[in-house]
Amino acid sequence: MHDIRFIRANPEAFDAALARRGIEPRSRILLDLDAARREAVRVAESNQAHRNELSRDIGIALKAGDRDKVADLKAMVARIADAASMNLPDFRTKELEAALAFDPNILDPDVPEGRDETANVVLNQHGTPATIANARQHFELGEALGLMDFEAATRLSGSRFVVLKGALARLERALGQWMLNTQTGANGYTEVAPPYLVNAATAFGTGQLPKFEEDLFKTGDKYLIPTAEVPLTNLVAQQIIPEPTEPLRFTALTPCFRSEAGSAGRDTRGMLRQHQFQKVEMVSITRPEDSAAEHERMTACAEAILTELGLTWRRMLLCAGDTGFGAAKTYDLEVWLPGQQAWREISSCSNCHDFQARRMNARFKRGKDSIFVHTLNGSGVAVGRALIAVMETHQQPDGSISIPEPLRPFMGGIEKISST
RNA sequence: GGACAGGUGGCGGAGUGGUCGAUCGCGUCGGUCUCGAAAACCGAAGUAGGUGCAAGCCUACCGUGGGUUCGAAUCCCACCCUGUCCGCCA
Repeated sequence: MHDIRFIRANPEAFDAALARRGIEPRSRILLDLDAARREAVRVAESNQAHRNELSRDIGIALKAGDRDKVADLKAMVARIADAASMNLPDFRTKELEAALAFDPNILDPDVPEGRDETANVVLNQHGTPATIANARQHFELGEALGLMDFEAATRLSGSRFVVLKGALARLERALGQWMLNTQTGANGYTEVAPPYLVNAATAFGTGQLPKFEEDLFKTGDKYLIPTAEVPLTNLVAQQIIPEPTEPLRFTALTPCFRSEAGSAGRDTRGMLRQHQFQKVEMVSITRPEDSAAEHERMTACAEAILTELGLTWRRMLLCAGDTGFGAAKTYDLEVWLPGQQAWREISSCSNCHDFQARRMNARFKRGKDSIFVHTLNGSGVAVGRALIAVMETHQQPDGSISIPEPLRPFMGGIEKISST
């Protein structure tokens, strides 16, 4: 959410910022709405002031028993204004806020120009893409092992779900546990067990609403979280917190629910794109001057996970056209999938600056000023996709999967998953 | 789900139609006093919006949204939340 005062003062800069994302100029429309709103406020408030004054006089005249004067004053009040003009400011304000709610964040100067993912920039790479003879994809491996059942999931729920069994089910749990332990341990994040259903205000705060409602599952008046970013970031919503000289760091292992509207036909095989998956999420709340450094730190926390799992990965800086609605700057981590012979996103770490903080009114006090916090979020990392990457990367010629060292304590000590 | 009770400024707690943005206490900040501190005393202090170069002025805000009224923290309606009891339940 943008500060209308910023747009008022810098309309060209605002439009230029939108243009980087390929969006038509908006300042004219917004400023017209703003002007209409302020005019309505001016009129209504002066009417209000006048009425308040007359009402006070009525009270005084009433005490004095001057019935004629009371009648005169009441007649004057009746002439001031109709209800419509008194309600106009509210209407105009909502109009402006509704318009503002659809405008994406302003990009950080570091973000490269570009329309789509082809313009993303590789910043660094760990390992080299392996070519495995007769490499199989994760679903081929999983089904051959008899531990991954898409047909059962379809019967139970429909497309884009999976049933994991035995050692693969445990491997998923092991990944989640180990990642969460890593983030809460050396990386200093506070573990949170948040609700998986949130209200509309919460979904608005992080930017899922109003623009992306169709991407969410809804039950009753609540939304299923598409990521733990939503409840974790909103922990500071509507709050004035003490100045966070050290960033607040939250992490959670949660299921994530995504309707995948608009993804029909994409990644339909396997468990790459599901309606439900597990993810360890990291969220940081910082002062404005600390967010850039925190962004690097957070991304490094995610990278370390991939490295320790023995995966090949690279860090991408997303270009203007590929950076998400609420983000000012985003690093994607892509992991190499030997079975699929492709790089696939496994983590996304974003600095949202004060964009979400404005939407959810999250501030800290410094002297007499209340300052909007900066919010950051990153996957640390997506468990479902990590499972895929581990399977494809550590597959053996016989179709078994060797388990990365750090996960073995969580797997009852076994070193590989095989059908025998 | 049902029945009561209640939601007021950082906290506690008054206020049931007329200068109430709101008595008072605690806490906070500034000052006086003191070698220094405590105590005591004096004073300051909410948020948002509009307007103005500024000092300032104006408007709104007593859970949320409507309504009644010239005027609502106070009356009416709906909803949300909290507490207690009952029912149900992992």
